[in-house]
Amino acid sequence: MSEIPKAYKPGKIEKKWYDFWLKQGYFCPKKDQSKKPFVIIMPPPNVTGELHLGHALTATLEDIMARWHRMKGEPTLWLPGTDHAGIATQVVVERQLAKEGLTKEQIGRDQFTRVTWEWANKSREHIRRQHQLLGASCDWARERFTLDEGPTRAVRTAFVRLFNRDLIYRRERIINWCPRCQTALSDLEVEHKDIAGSLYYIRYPLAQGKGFVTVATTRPETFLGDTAVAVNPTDKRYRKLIGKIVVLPVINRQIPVIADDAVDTSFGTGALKITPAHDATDFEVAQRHILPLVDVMNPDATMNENAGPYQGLERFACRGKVLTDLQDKGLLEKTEPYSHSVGHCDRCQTMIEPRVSLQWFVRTQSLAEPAIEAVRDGRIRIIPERFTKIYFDWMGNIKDWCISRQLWWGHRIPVWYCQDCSEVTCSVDEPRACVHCGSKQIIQDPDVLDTWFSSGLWTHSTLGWPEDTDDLRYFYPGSVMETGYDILFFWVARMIMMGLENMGEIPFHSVYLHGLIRDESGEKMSKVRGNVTDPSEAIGKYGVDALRFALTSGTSAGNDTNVGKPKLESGRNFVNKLWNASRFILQTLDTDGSQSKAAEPQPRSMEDLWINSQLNRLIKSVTELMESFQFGEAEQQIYDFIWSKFCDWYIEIVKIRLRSRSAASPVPVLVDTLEKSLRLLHPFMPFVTEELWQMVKQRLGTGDQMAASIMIAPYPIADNTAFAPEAERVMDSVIEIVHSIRNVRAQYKVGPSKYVEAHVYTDELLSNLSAEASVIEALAKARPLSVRDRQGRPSVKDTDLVLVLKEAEVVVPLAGMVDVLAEEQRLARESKEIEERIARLNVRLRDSAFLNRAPVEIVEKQRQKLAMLEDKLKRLHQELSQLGSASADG
RNA sequence: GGGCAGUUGGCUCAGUGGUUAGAGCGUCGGUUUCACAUACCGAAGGUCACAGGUUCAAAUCCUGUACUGCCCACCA
Repeated sequence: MSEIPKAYKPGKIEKKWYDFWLKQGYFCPKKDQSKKPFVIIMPPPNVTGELHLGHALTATLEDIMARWHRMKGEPTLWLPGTDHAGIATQVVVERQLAKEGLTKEQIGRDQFTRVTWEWANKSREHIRRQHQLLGASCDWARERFTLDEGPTRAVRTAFVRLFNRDLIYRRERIINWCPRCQTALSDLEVEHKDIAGSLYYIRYPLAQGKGFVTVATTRPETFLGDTAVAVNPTDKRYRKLIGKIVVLPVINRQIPVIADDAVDTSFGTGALKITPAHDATDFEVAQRHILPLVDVMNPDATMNENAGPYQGLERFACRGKVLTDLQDKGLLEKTEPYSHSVGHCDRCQTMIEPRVSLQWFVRTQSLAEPAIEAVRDGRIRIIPERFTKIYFDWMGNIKDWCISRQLWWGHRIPVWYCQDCSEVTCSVDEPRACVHCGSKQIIQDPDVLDTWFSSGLWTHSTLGWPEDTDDLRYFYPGSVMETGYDILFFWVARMIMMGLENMGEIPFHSVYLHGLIRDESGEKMSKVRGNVTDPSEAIGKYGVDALRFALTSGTSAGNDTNVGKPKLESGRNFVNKLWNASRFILQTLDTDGSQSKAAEPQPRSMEDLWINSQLNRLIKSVTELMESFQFGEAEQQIYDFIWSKFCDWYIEIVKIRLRSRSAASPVPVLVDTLEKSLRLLHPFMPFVTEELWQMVKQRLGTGDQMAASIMIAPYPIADNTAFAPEAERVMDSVIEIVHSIRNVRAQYKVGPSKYVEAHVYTDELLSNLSAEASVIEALAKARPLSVRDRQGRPSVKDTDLVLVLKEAEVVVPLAGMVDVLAEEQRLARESKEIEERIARLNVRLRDSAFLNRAPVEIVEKQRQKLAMLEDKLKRLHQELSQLGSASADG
């Protein structure tokens, strides 16, 4: 009907159906105690702003799983949410303030928090809208934010429980300090980059007598905090110096030379300066030798009062000054270029300053052990499997986790310090007094928790924990945790630890890790490169279904995906192809009223049996692929079926039947195949499939027999009885014949409107191919066309082109056009190839090892192939000899 | 320093032991044919990085080499 537009226009359709689904409440699961629910807790995006393609991939993969399971009849919960993202959000808001010329200190903590809440609320709304744009079928009624009351209570409860079990402690340690953010960071939040620096050789004069010890360092400015020089006890060069005193230049502090195994004799001079307050190794050495700590820097990485004359200088300015001064005194022995790895803040890229500081830590080892066990014994499966080893490696060497942050945005640490007795009160609810002495002079710790602390509880805090809620009982543990491999340690590992700790049970059964999204040429997307694709823009241009296709088709777990214009266009084209195939079928339905209401499709003809067989093979394969998390491959196979089988062949063949009134109507099979294809595809492309499903439903007028929406219709199940090997064999032959005739047409430049004469000769398939004569005639534009047995074949003329196929010969008379010599060569080439293959098969089939060890069906297959090839070769040889005699006659 | 992954047509990638290795894009030639030019028809193009090994059978498993990318690591 002309009212269906030629091209699919996504915009309005997408909005219409999303609103419809929402209104119908399909996203909200109905608890059914007799059924096992399918549960995905969405990785909460940071409330820092827009969603990018990585988020779109997350949402798409999770939506594919959710929709598929929902269609399978499982109560499906996909719980959405957002993360306050402590440091990330604070950095963004600080930048925002800076544009107005303000700093957070100027407006104060309360005002800053208010501004950040406003930002977060706006951002949350934006994120929700974007997810909805993507078609995400999540239960918005259960949406959570990490700073919501429930999750906050979970954070405090978890903290207090760990504290009471002595799994959280406060201690002075070397931590990663970001001088820009002015907070401690965990090891994971530090990005190591190779820096082309220098190795400076500095002389420390001996306190008594002449001479000096030369130390090598990349950070000369830290010499101000040195409290010893260490050498390896086995190092003969320095044996006499152990116990001696050296003098730090400029500030003239006297420090000892000590012996410690940590020193590598082969590095630098073999003498190591010990700066306990600014280096992790040095800190350990200092602890062993009870050396004093001298912190020479302020939190902003300027030099402090301990730096003497350098006080007030920025750390790198100080380095320059130190080097000049040492040079002047002749104490800078040499400088070598030296490349080494330096930590940077992963949020603001500022160089990290290792610094001694009093912080809160989680004692991780006892939490890690059960988490390792859960994966080892298979209770939790990681996909792809290779990440299991990475997980074990990290968990096996886990370090204590620094959880306190000197930020303003986040969960306040639930600890109060007593001004009177100096004891600590740790409590879920705000305490009125010190639990130790009853003093009311208590002050809450000013710090907040690492944002990943609350994320770690996400699998159960979102379901109501620490309360014992219905949701928690029914939906915990979750089914799949789907996220990027880049946050395996940050998040997945911690969820497993915290889930086991708080719930006594694993938080999810499977972990599906997806890869990174890159641009079309494999480059990482970044604002600096200017190759960022904005999801909303892509949606506006190509439609959601096309974007989802671009993100997921033909990809697999753990592998990075390139997304760019070509992939998006390919997705859009496919949607359009499906649209037009449906458009054709709907038009057919209108004109073919007589058969349209037949509910049960009854495959009658060969092509009906064929497409039905192929469809059910597809369903079987897709089911297996989905069950093993191979979504990209499943999608690809659906694509191939719809385009290359259903559209290219079945629909084209069926058009012939539609033209002749006498033939049985193809409409029931047409509709059935379309309808099942739509259901198969729905998890991947929800919008176009719903629109088309509804259109079909409306035209059929059988609304009561179909579900109200495709998203709650059952996912197709393969019918093994539909497999039709005989029909497949015949159709393979038909396709081969049509291909070969088209090939000849193109080769001999037969115009598109011209028909060529063609004769098919076959014995075994005679009756079946005769029945398909009209199909061959129409699709190959062959007329007159005949299908006969081989006996009836007239002797070949040199004007005939003979094509020897698998189970037939096709003769195309092309008077005056055939180059006999070239034909002879072509046939000779072809028979030579076949001879080679036969030879190879013969070798194999005479090999007793193969016959004895290979499975019988494989051997049988080879025999059949050999027989087929020998038959074909025989026919080829016949043609060749006939051609030879024909040309000799001619 | 340790580990992981990748190397398949011009490009981007599928292909998890079964024998003629696939797709999309691009290229070349043809077609505006009544679902679709976001399309159709036809074609060209690959000793599956290299070298060994296991196996009746290897793009696929193992070992080594090379290159590329990523992750981890207290390389003063």
